[in-house]
Amino acid sequence: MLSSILTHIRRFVPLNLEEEALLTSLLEVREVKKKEHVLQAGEICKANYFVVNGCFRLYLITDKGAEQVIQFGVEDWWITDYAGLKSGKPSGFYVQAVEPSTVVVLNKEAEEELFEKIPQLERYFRQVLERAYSAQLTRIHYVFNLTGEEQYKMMRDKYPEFVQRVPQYMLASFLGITPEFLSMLRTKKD
Amino acid sequence: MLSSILTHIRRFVPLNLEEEALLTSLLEVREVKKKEHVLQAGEICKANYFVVNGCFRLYLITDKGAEQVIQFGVEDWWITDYAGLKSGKPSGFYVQAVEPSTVVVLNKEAEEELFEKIPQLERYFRQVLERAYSAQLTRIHYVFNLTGEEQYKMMRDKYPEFVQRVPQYMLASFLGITPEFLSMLRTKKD
DNA sequence: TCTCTTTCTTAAACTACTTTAAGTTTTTTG
DNA sequence: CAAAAAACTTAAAGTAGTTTAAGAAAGAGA
Repeated sequence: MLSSILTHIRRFVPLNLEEEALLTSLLEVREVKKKEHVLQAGEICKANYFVVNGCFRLYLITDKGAEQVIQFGVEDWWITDYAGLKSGKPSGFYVQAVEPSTVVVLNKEAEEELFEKIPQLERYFRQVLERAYSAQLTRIHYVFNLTGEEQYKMMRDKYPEFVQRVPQYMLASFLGITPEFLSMLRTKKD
Repeated sequence: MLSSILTHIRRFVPLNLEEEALLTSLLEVREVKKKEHVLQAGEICKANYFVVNGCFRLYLITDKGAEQVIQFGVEDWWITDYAGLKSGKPSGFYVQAVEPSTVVVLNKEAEEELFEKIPQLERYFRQVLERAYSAQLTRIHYVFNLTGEEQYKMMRDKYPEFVQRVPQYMLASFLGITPEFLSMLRTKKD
């Protein structure tokens, strides 16, 4: 189960046998049921989660009481509340399995120990975060310059399996539109 | 001029004298005139820029020919096209000084050498990027759940100097609204 | 200090999307 | 497999914003 994360790390930085052994000893594999949370708002975020298989969503409850999906995480993605993990303050986010999933749990203390003993891991996460940050800037661009319809079509054309994979109301929330409007877009032919 | 960047790095990781000397030798200070670009769309992005003083914007030209401001960078912020810097492909972004500014230029080759010789710098950038990524997720939340008016008011209350600092049409673009609508919001009393 | 360019304002007509409310279908669970 | 819960659909009325177009004010270079 840990092979998928080791493969992912090796795509960015080399690991020797000793390092792999240390990683293996400090990482924890966890099965998460559909709708189960690995983080709830109000809790202290204690880990970063690498999705081995399945799908997660990071969301929050708005002032008006609605769920807002901020990010999805599928295979080979890290998902957590980075700000909360750093600050140690109660999180404002929920991280929930959208499907039955398997994750690798990287606890905060394990992370610190690993960063000390395997400096290359800092490099790995730096690169992962560069990608994640860039992707968010691109997303901001789409949010501002594409209509809901254009964004949905792009999503559907680029990630056809994903659009089928998550409930429509979560996809609508992620795209910043109402489920009613997304429903209308779906039935409408191009 | 380099003291501001050294101070910033020290807020995250310790640096010894040798490391500071190496940094000083590989970093370059550059004065940038108002409206001057340090990166233009179509060019290969070759550096990351640390704003010592002044203000920059990262923007792109949309399909419809309009400027879309994606990000601002003020004192103590890094600004660049991270995806382009990594890929080596022509960038889709412009990075331009909004005011006469001073930046520290961290060239790609210098960066590689520094990461090799000062592994702590990977740690520094990892933390900087964690913050930047978190900030973008929070921004997505605001974009979806606050009206243009609410976003403008929040910006004005939280960063009153900044709202005065940049041209209104750039702020409007950053907030995802038209300059006409922002103008209307501004004149309107609460 | 004058002229040119850039930035900001005003307002009316328009549109992409929301809200509300009700009904239908699909999925989950005991 | 039945009942309940969750997810999706439809449609009408409403609204937060855009678009267009024109003019006014502010800033910058010569």
